[in-house]
Amino acid sequence: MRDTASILHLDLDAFFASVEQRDKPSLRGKPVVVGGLGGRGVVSTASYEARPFGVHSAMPMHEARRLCPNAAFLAGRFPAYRAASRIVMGVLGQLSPLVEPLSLDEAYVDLAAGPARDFSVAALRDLAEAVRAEVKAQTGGLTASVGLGSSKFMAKLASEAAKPDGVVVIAPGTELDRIAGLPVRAIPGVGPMTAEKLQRLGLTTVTDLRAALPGELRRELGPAVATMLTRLAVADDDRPVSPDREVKSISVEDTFAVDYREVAVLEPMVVRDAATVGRRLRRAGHFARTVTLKLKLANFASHTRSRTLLGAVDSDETITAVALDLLREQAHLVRQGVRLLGVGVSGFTDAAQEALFEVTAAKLDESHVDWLPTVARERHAVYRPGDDVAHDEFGPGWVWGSGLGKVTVRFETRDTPPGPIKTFEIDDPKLRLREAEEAEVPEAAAGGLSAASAP
DNA sequence: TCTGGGGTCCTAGGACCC
DNA sequence: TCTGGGGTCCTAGGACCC
Repeated sequence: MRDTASILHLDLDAFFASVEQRDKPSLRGKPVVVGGLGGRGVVSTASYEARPFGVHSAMPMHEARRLCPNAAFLAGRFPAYRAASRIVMGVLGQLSPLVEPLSLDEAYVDLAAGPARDFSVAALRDLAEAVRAEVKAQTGGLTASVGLGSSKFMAKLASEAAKPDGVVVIAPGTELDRIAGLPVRAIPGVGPMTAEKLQRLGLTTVTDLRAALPGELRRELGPAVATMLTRLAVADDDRPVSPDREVKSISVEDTFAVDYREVAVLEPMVVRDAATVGRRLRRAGHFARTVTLKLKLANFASHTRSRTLLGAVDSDETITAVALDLLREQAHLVRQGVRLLGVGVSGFTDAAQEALFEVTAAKLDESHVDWLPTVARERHAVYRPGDDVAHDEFGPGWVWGSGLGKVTVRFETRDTPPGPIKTFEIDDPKLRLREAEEAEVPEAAAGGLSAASAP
């Protein structure tokens, strides 16, 4: 904790849904739900119009459809979200070199590491408003909530209080009063399980925590959580804003529409996922020593099996061979029914030591490779609701829905009024998917914010 | 037609080493 | 002849976050 509110937390409001509304004029002011559209999907983001119906993140999609049947249900366009995120992070980078992104839509900034400026509450509020205006201008209308405080905890609490589309500064000196009556759940790191344990100890508010017996907390929650809670309960938080945190693991996982009970059916999935992980690993410029296979069973129990190699690797062949080995060792689990399969790597180094890879690992059986085209075809090919498309005659638009060999498109973009809907054969040669990047906003103009925020 | 996907961090036990 | 003790690495599971 410091004596100025110089840590900033920015959170884009209903981010994925807001990008969709920006790019799809007919959805502005209407309930929009972005998430997995398969039978087992969950909600990623619900627009503010959908929330009064009870729709919220992490809710099963079928429940969201029941609660709000008239919402637009979209699969999501990550390239567009990444492009918008880059612009926002660029705006924050003009404030200070210390920017720590937490996800595509959230970041901390340590203003004290930036240029000298006025850290009075009033000046910080003005600065936050300038940041929000700049984000809105550069992203084509996305709104952000900004919180400022004397620590990460306070800044985050402030931005939550600022939602949506606002600014809150927690003045230095008011921290203890600010959090006293809050439920323990308001403390970062206290989730459902920890809250439940605390409840059993009779601790429901931050004030209760301050009076808790240290020994009891430690015994029930472990030393790390107990220490963190004890400190955060009195707003004692010196966690630094750290940019460039290194990635420690890379993984891919898939939940299937139905449960699979045979190793042979899962093998091609492992081959595909291992290749995806390998590609991402090489793009990151890393080599990994540990390969992990994850299975989630029909009963929802999840199991991981990992193997650490003598050397660090980055080839699809090696990752695949190890992951297949791990899968085959778990045939007894697979027979119980697998709903999710994942492949991951960790234990990164920057230098290869492929020569040290154990020769005893299973060789990649050529027969699996034959499966690959089939699996891959399943994945693309379809027009998913929300996807960007272009038609040779009607121009750019987005997929409104598809099925029964037809695809329905609404022809509009972020710069047009709401547009007309037309239906085509799914194999209409004049219709094609449009890379989201094509449609995205131009490079951020430099300097706008520094002008707005000059001391 | 229950319950995603991508991560981080912590814990606990066993192997191994000095 | 009761079996210290600390440190690191690996594995598996779980809580939590967005």
